[in-house]
Amino acid sequence: MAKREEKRRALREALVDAAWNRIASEGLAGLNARDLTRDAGCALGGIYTAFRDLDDLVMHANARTLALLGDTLETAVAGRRGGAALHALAEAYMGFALTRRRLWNALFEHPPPPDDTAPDWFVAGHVELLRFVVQALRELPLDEPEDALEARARSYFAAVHGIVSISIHSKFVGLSQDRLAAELTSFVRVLTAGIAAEAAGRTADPQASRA
Amino acid sequence: MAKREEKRRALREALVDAAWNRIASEGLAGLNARDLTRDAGCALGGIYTAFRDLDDLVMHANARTLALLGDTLETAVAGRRGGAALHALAEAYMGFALTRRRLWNALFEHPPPPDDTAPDWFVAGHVELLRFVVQALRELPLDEPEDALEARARSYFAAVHGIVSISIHSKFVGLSQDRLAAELTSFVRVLTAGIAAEAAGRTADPQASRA
DNA sequence: TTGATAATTGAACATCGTTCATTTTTCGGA
DNA sequence: TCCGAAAAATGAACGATGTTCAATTATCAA
Repeated sequence: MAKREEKRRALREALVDAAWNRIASEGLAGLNARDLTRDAGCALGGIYTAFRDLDDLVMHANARTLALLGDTLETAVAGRRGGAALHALAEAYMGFALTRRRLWNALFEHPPPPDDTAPDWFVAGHVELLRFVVQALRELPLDEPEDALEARARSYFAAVHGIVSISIHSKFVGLSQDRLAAELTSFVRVLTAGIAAEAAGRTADPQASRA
Repeated sequence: MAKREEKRRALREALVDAAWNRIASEGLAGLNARDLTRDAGCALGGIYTAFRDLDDLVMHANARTLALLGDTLETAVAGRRGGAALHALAEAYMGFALTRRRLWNALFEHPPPPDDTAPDWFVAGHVELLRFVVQALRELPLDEPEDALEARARSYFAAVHGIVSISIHSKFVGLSQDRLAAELTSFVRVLTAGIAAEAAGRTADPQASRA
């Protein structure tokens, strides 16, 4: 019986659970080491035997949120293709941000590590999300190589994120939920129309630059 | 001679100067009350006679950044109209984010006040920026009332911000500067093409819904 | 069972933003 | 010009924070 590893994993899980729940209920700001360890049922120093530091622990909690977001997007996009898939993804992303607001916020509020690079396993979670967008773009008339398609997917994902993000943070000028949904619909519609128009332009005038 | 007000204004200005400079050189994370007051040449408690608290002071420093960003965008957009203006705005926004990265970051890293509402004078600064986008959109074939145009402007601004933001924070998957610029160009081009295509659709089929 | 090794603990530490009693400065009226 | 009041400036002290570390406890291989 490998009691060592088992306890270690149990402690890590308890801490991530506690952190995730506290972020969900109080937000990232209402998270401190003492309440956390009390929730998890370990000593204050326990954090540092299980994780590098508190930021590392928060990253793992965020990874759980990222996975949940992935499931949400996967469900939303199921059976849809192309533009319909993009619409479904945008709406689902908005829905997730609104219903799981504090968890979603923590994904971006949390300060990046000093060297500004995230662990590979965290980046991978984000790439996973982009795959849905890449697949949808593949079903549109986009004459681009694979890597350019991934860059496009990143951009469109980031664009939708930006729209949702600035709207939800009324820190700047926010929109109501209905208006936000309408804006997202309009946005995706314009985007797909633009893609179709450029594709039509290419077939009509094959010599035109594709810069 | 109103020495009181004069000293008060001087102190406030010295503190905002110090905060702004520290944010510019060290980032928002490298900002603490003690270094700040030493830079500004006042006592630790001085912050709280001049401002409500440190967050309030940071907001004022951010307002200065916002004004600088406004000037940058205004210069970039000067003499350009419609799609060209949008391209210029996106490029200028990217340039600002890259060259004034820490100041620009502070605009969004800084946690919003608990009630999630920013002071009016701060919101006004953001609305100011949107005016450039609204004006550019007015010069495109967008059959929308004024308030819808403003919502569109917010969305497109937010979209560009999202693209730039996620790209710069390599926390997720970042792009090189050249690729980012190319992505922005492509994005604005698709957007304007989409707007034009929808306008063409309207004139060809005036009964179509505009939902 | 035992010695070595790893994990756990929580008091102590350094640092942070903020407060407040004290001191200094400012100002209108005598 | 002087004086009492009121405002502002000061910096030691406070409470809360994340992190460390010497002491304690638990685990494992022989």
